[in-house]
Order: sequence, then structure tokens, then C-alpha cells
Amino acid sequence: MTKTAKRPAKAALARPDKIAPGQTGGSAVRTIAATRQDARTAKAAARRDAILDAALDEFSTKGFASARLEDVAKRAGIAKGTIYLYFADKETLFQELIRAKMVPVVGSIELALATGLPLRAIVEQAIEIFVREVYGTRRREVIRLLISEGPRFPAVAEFYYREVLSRLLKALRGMLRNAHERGELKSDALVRFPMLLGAPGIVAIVWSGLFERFEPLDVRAMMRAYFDNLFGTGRAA
Amino acid sequence: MTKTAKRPAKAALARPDKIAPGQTGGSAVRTIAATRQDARTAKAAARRDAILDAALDEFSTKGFASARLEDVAKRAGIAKGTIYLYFADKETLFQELIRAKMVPVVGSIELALATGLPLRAIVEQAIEIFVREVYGTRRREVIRLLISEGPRFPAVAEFYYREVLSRLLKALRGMLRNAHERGELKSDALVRFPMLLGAPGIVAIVWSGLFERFEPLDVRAMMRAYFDNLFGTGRAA
Amino acid sequence: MTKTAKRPAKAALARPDKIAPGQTGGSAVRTIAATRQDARTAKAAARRDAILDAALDEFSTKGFASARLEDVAKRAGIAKGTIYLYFADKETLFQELIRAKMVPVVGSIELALATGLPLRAIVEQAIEIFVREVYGTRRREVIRLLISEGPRFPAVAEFYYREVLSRLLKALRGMLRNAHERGELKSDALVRFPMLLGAPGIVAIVWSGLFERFEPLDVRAMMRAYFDNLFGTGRAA
Amino acid sequence: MTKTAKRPAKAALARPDKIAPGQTGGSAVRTIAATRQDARTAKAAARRDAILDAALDEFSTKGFASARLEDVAKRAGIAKGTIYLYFADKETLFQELIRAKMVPVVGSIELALATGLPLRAIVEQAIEIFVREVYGTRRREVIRLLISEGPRFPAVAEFYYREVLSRLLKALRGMLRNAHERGELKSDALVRFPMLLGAPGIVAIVWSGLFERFEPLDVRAMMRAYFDNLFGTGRAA
DNA sequence: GATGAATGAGACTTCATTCAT
DNA sequence: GATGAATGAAGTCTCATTCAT
Repeated sequence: MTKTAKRPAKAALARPDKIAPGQTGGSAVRTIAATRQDARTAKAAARRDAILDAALDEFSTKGFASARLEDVAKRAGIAKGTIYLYFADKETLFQELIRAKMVPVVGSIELALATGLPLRAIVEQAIEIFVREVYGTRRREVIRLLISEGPRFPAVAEFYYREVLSRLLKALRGMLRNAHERGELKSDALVRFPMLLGAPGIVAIVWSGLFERFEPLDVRAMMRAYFDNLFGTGRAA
Repeated sequence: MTKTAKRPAKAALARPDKIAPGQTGGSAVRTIAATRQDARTAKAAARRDAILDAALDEFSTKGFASARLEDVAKRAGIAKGTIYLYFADKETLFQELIRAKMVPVVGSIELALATGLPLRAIVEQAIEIFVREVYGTRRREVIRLLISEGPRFPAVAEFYYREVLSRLLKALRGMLRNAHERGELKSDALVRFPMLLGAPGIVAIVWSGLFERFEPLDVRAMMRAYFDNLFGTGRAA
Repeated sequence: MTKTAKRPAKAALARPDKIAPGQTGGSAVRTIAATRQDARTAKAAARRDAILDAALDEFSTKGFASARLEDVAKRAGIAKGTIYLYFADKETLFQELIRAKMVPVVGSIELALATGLPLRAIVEQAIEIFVREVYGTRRREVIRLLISEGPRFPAVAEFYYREVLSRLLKALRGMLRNAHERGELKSDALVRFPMLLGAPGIVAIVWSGLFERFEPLDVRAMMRAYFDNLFGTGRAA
Repeated sequence: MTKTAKRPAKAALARPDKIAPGQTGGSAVRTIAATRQDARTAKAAARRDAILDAALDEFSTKGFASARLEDVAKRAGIAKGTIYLYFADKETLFQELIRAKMVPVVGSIELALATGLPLRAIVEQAIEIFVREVYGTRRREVIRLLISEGPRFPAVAEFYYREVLSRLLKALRGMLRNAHERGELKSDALVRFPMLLGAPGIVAIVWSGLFERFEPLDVRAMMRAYFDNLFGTGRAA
């Protein structure tokens, strides 16, 4: 892939490879050893997270190709070589980063979309969730990273599509279909193109990376305007 | 000092720098020499374009940082060093690429938006223009590149905002304000957030780079659905 | 920004920069760890010296600008990149080379000049020291390098003047003033121009680099002749 | 030689190679054509000189290896390729530079040394000549260049030794031997090491390149002090 | 497990030299 | 003769990855 790859092989993508240090396969009996094991496991997990956080910072700032693993290590407070105890290589680190930051939120979003609430309420809620849980957090950077680097990492794009996006789209479609059937939605356009619901979020993230300096954007207001217009709700009614 | 010294400054950004070979300042009388000059100028311009095209290909495929200037040269059918006769360095090449591909279209879009046509017609036209002149051309890649790499090139983002985006937004605002005043637009939301009109375009471009393989997108249909919904037009009425 | 960016500043000159690998700040208690540390430190110092020696060879033979760092590495028995673990860049390597080879001898020369010995004896001694400790060693090359490349490296010239030459001249002046006051020196010319004492050494070094092949020079004899004449000593009396 | 050489062969050194444009071999009859020829020859010679002057500037400032032929051309007011109409390559240009600037003065110095004047007078004259004709002119740079780069250009050193230095030394020896025989010189040391007469000149040139900034040198005074001491003349008597 | 010194492939950039015009 | 666009070899410096300690 990218010129970064330097050494021969490359672990299969899209699956967490490598049993990281302290990571256990699956045991049972509680023993002193097991407890010690746990401690080690916990420390290892914490370290893994630290690396991922550091990597997100560096990749976001410099871009994947220009980010230096040495800086990631420094930021994580570990030595350069240690990264390789947790991730097979730079590319794998990138994938795991996307995975680790995005997968956990899918479930809760699915749940939020499955409530029978009126479209209006769900959308209102979604705006809040996006602003608070995505735009206002490091997840914004994760998505920006995905948008920027994803095209060069087919494995990442595939994994993301499979584990995150397709599930969200499915949930969205279900929710929208219901709203359509309940008459809350005039057309079926959004059922056919549910990704349009994500459009203002994408615009906000792209905008923030490029033009925020020149023209700040009130993301919440923009999203509200967008959905009001889209659903014919809002004051314009 | 010694050849080790890096080139002092860095050509001022946001302005075509470097008098490319064969480029003349501006004369008048037609002479044989002038004709010869023209031939040279024309050849130089053609070569410059070839480099820009090749660079777009390589940057799009590999990303700015990972693209090799040697590959750009090869693709343009010239020697590595020749690139430096036309562009000061890799970064300048990137900027000029964005500039050269985007600036020329701004004027015509401004014109298209300034017609007094009904909103509905303008939008219909805009969809066509986007699909034919952007999405279906290399300009799609230019925008993708801007989205991906722009955050790391403040100068490019600034230039793009100044020379392209702000002009488009202004034209959009004017057009939308008119439509609003004519009653063709219920709310003023779009006047306040004209970038929302670009949202489906952005989504289409982002989508095409990441998920096209898994789920192709009928861009024209999506845009039509989007605008129908937005303006309450279309069959759903 | 992007990996293209040149390293920002440039280590402040005239001071050993960069903590070389294995170099410690300064501790105390002797432990196993400390011992291991020492071994590493020692190895690092040895390697640093090897690089400096190799650099001296290459720079002397090819000149600073034409010497290839790869050849320096090869000669030092290490990989190209390793040099950069010890020196920030080629220019820094050059400076450190001059510093490392010259600073250590200043003190002992100052001492030799501070003895109350008669001028005649001191000069005799100085000739021996020059021939044995400078002309007959790699230091001759260091000085030749300084003469050749110094004008293009203001920082090196400055450092050399400050740390080496001005100290030597001061010691010389003191010694000569004493001799003058004791009546061993007829005029005060040398007190005013102590660098004249170095003249035959400079001539010898310059000559050896240019004309040795065509006309070998008996340096010791030349220096003796020079000083005999200068001080009115020697057989000619 | 030096890494600069890039293309296969290399014209034999130490002889002006290449019949430069406008240069004639040797004709006779005066015709209109001949006159036109002369004009061309003169122009060519002037251009050749301009290149040499420009080269001296650039080589002095940047060093031979780091000087760019393009800058030489610019400074000479010609195009890069034109240099190659007058000199075979960069190295040849360097040699011709040394030759052109130094050979013409040898004769007059020889003459000055051959007068039967008393040593004292000759030396006084020599100081003036050195200060006015060498130290105060571009010849100082030529000599500095010779000292700096000569060791890497055996052909230049050889040529210089043969055409310049050995002739000067011979003249010096003759002059000194006469002075010795006339009793004006106590010892024969200088007859054996006539280069010592040049020592203060060398010191002055080396000093001016390295330390002038920190400690200016009154060259004339230093030389006078030197020779006074050397010959037991001057006020100290 | 952790470290960080070492490696060496690789990329950008420079510039002497050539040659079509 | 003169020009300057083009070439491509070569050099500095970077950094992912390895491995001895």
C-alpha cells in the first residue's frame, strides 16, 4: 500500500491482529496468577489506548504519511519500539485507531434510532448527539481522518463501511421508513438516500478543517436549519 | 552558504510564482522573434499543464505526501528535474494544481447563478453542471484533494476560500436572497447557510472515494431528491 | 507540516548540540544500571569519535562540499543514518570536528607558554610541539580544513577564534612581553603581532597541501631558520 | 576529479584548451575581414574576462564546489551555456582563473627583484607591491582560492608551482644570495627557505578570511614589523 | 516486556552539462 | 555564436522497522 510499507509481509487487515501483550485469549479460574494477569492486561489495555490517542493526535495534525511514529511514542510516553508490541505496523495502527474510536458508538446510535419517537424528536436528539459526541470530541478528527486517508486504505474503508456505516444506514432507513409510513415524511427520498441525513455533519467536519479560520460556523444552527428545511418543520412551516 | 543551505524563503503563496520557461511578460509587435517566442510560450504552458495533470493523478492516487515527484515526471513524460523549472517545490505544485483547476470555473458558475431564472430552474441547472463539470471530471479529484490535504496546507485553504469559495457563497447568497424575496423560498435558512446547497455534492465526493465499491451512488438522483425535499418541489409536492 | 518541511531551526552553533545516544546528564550512585549506562555511553563516545575521524579524512580529501556523508559512514563502519544520531547535519559535523580536535590542545599549549623559560628554550620547545603534535598528526589536516573552509562557515571561524586562537594569542603576548621586558627580545614587534610566531606553521601547512610533491619541505629546519632569524639567535648571531 | 565531473573525458589540464570563439590561431594580412575578426576576437576576449571575473567572485564567496555556474553566468551577463563556449567545464574554468590572474604579474615581480637595489629598499618596495597589487585587489581572493581549493586540484597546484611559484622563488633566491654575499644578510637561512619571505603575506590572507571580523589586522604594519625583525633593520636596530 | 540505537531504502532537490533553436 | 530548457546523476536527510540489551 502507500509507500510507507517497507518490510515484506503485512498482517491481514480489518481484523485486530497480533495478540497484544497482556491480552488474554479467554480463561476462567480465578487465581493469584490470574489476578496478576488482569493487572497486566489492564495496564496493557491502558497503554494501547494511550498509543491510539497519541496516534490520533499525530495523524490528525500531520496526516498519516507525515506523522512520525517516534512522535506518537513520545506523546504516549513510551519508547518507539513499544508501539510494535501492540500494533503490527503503522498502517495497522491507523486501522485500529478508526475501529477503536468508532465501533463503540454504533450500538448506542442504533438504539437511539430504534425508539419509536416522532421524526422531529429523533432529529433534534441526533443533532445534540452529533454536536456533543462527535463534533465536540476527538471523533470529529477520526472522521476527518477517515475522509482524508480512507481512499488510500481500502481495508479501512471496507471495515468502516461494514462495521459502522452500513449498520447506521440500515438503522436510519428503518427509522425513516417508519416516519414515511406514519406520514411524518412526505417523500421517500430520504429512505432512498439516507446518507443525506449525514450531509450537514460531513459539511461541518470538512468546513471546520478548512475554513473555520476565515468563517466560523455555528454547527448546531446550521444543522437545525438543514433539517427544518428538509422536513418542512421549523418556523417556516 | 555551501550548497547545503536550503533555498531561502519560499515563494509567496497564493500567487503563481516563478516565471516558467518561455513565459514572457507582455509585449506587442508581431515579429518572427515574437512568433518563435509564442511557440516556446505555448509549449511551456502545455508542459506546465501536463505536469499539473500528472500531479493530480499521482496526488489523488497516493496522497500528497506519498506521491513521488519522479512518478509525476514520468507520467508527464519529462525528467524529474524539469518539474523544478515550472514549480518551486512539491508544495507549490500542489497549490498551483488546486488553483489551476478551480479558479477558471468560478466565473462561469457566478454567471449561472446571476441569471434571474426561477430557483427551481437554477437548481436543475446546477445539478447538471455539478454532475457534468465536476463530479464527472478530474475536478472531483481536485476537491477530494482539497478536502484531504487542505487542513495541512493553510495557504491552500486560504487561497481557496478567498478565490473560490467566498465568491461562490456570495453568489449563492444573492441568488437565494432573491428567491426568498420572490417567495420561492419559504425560509431564510439557506441564505444564512448557503454552504448547505453544496452538501450533497460534498457527500457525493466523499462517498465516491470511500464507499463507491460497496454501494454505488446515483449522484444525480440523490441531488434531485435532496433539492426536491429542500424546496418542497418535485413529485412529492 | 507534511514531511516535506525542512527541520525548523538549526542547532545553535559553537556548542556541542544534540545529546548523543547513550549520553547521560550526570548521576552518581554506582549501580548495575549505571554500569550498563556507562558501557553505552562509552560506546557512544567511541562511535562519535569514529565518525569525527572518518569525517576528517573525507573532508580533507574531498573538501567539505564534495565529501559524501555516505563515505564518512562507510569509513566509520556504520550506516548512513547513524551519523544523524550523533550530529544534526553535515555542517554541525564539520564544526564539531574542528572543536573536538582543537580545543583539547589549547590548555597544554597555554601551560607550555606560561613557564618562565628563556624565549630561546620556549621556541625550541614550540617547534618540537608543532612538528610532533600538529604537523605530524591529523591536526595538520584540521587546520588546513579550517583555513580552506572556515571563510564559508562564520560560526566555525568565530568559535575557533574565541575558543582557540584568542587564547593562544593572549598566552603568546604574555610570554613575549616577558621576554621583551627581560631584554630577550629587541623590539616589541612580536608583542604587537604575535600571530607572526605562527607564520612558519601556516606556511608549512599550506605548502604541504600544495607543493610538497614538487618540493618537499624540511619543516623543522625551516622553523628553526625562521626563529633564528627572527630572534637574532642561532649560528648567524 | 572532484565529484563535479559528470561527463566522460576531461581535457588535459594545465594548458588552455579549446580554441575559444573569436580566438585566432595566428594570421597576418590585414583585411577588412581581419578587422572584423579582430573586433570579434576582442569581444570574445572581453567576454572571457567577464566570465573569469564573475567566476572569481562566485568561487570566492561560495567555494568552488558550491558555486553555481548559473550564478557565474548571471554575474557575467551571459547565458549559462555560453560559458561552455569559452571553457571546457567548471574545473577548467577554475584553472584558467588562477592562471589568468596570476601569470601576468610574475614577470614584473621578477624584474623588481632583479634590480641591484639594497635588500632594505627591495623589501620596502615588496611590501608596497603586496599591499597594493595583491592584498588590496582581487588577487588576494585568487590566492585564497588557491590555498583553499588547490589541494584538490593537483593540476592547478602543479601549474601554479611551475609557472608562478618556482619562478618567484628562484628570483627571490637570487636576490637573497646577492644580499647575503654583499653582507646585507647575516644568515643564509632565507636563501635556503625563501618562502619565508612570503610568510606574512600568507598569514595576512589567511587571517583576513577567517578573523578579520573579530580582530582587524594592519597588514602593512605587520609586514614592516616582520621584516624589521628579520633583517635587524628598523627602529629597533 | 520495554527500550532506543541502528539500519538503509527512499524522496526531494540541485546543478553541471547538453543541444535544439 | 548564444541561449536557456531539459536532463538525470547524485547528495542530504528522514523515518519505519528491527533487535540486542
